[in-house]
Amino acid sequence: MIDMPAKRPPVPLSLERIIDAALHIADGQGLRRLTMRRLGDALQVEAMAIYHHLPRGKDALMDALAEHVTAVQVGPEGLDGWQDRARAWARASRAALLEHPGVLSLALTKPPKGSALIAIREQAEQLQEAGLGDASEAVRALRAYVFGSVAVEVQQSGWADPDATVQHARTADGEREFEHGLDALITGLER
Amino acid sequence: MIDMPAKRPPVPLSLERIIDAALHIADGQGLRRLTMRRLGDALQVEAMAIYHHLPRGKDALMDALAEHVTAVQVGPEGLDGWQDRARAWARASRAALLEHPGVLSLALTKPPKGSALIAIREQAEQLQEAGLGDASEAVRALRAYVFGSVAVEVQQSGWADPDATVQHARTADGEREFEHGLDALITGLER
DNA sequence: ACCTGAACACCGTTCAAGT
DNA sequence: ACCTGAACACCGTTCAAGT
Repeated sequence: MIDMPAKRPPVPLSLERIIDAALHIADGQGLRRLTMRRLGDALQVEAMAIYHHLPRGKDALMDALAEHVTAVQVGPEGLDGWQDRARAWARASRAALLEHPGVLSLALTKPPKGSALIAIREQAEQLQEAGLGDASEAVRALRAYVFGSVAVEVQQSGWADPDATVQHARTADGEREFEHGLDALITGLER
Repeated sequence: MIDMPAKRPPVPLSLERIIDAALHIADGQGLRRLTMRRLGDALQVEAMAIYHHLPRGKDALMDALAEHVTAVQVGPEGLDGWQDRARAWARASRAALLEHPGVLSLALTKPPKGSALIAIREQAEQLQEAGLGDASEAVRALRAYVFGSVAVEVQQSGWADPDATVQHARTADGEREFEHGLDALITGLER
């Protein structure tokens, strides 16, 4: 008998590993190519094993992905005034969405649940404590602003565009314009 | 032999009928249940017949749906000043998206093509002719605003909410807040 | 030109079975 | 508790064939 290198006991499956692999597939190949079977392959496991960790199957997976890029928290440490807190939260939200464009359609569309819903409520409380009048209105406006900005920014990167340097210039513009619009929104919120 | 009512020659398939039926399914049952076979059933035709009108298959169908809710034109008649035109265009865009929430994820996510892309360019030209400085910047900001507003508005209607009257109040709020934010955005655009 | 029928590869999910 | 294998109903798409 030939001495084979000992087959390592595979890393056990976990919700976190499943979500990471799913995000990798969605970002790299698109959401339509994210299938339970492909996801199983990526995790070196039969597709059916996933159901043990996500009993509601693919629907639960989609929910979890939306939650993952959408449940954003920013600690109130070192942030004085609701303006700074709002700004920090908006930036963190934008970054989280841009990091995983493959699931953006889920993030923009699925009603917030679980930790995402909790994060929204917490953010409203923080802004209220920091002295903002209608905090839940403000959170809605901020979420809308982040969603809209990221949507057109990601759309634009999918535009037909042969010139790669123009492409890069646009990305830098994205941040500049985001900050500019954010300033305007926040000044508008003080009334 | 029994006299049967004469079988009417079926209405011939057309791109328009296909898109209408597809929107109906997506809005009523969700995008995930929009399949070629179900679409064929709704049109009283075998699924394969659809490929004659949409040679690129389901991808082409998705593109067409996004285009349909996204290619918005407003004639410049009776609209003086770029502010009024921008306002009219934003309202029309919001209405088109709210009418078909089932394909919102496509509309927010697919890069504009065909008539949708043309409508964007035309809108930029109109605003420029009406005296706006950086018109393409403005169109981007307006699109982002409409996308974000509609996204949170539609998300909210999917929220867990036992009280139906609260639900209805929210919808009315949606329009009020949209107009309010739109005013702020447009004043911000004049610089 | 327009549609059908059969076929193929792939998909989500269930269930009994293995360890 | 965690994973596999076989099975089922359904899916997108092709292709040859019908009219």
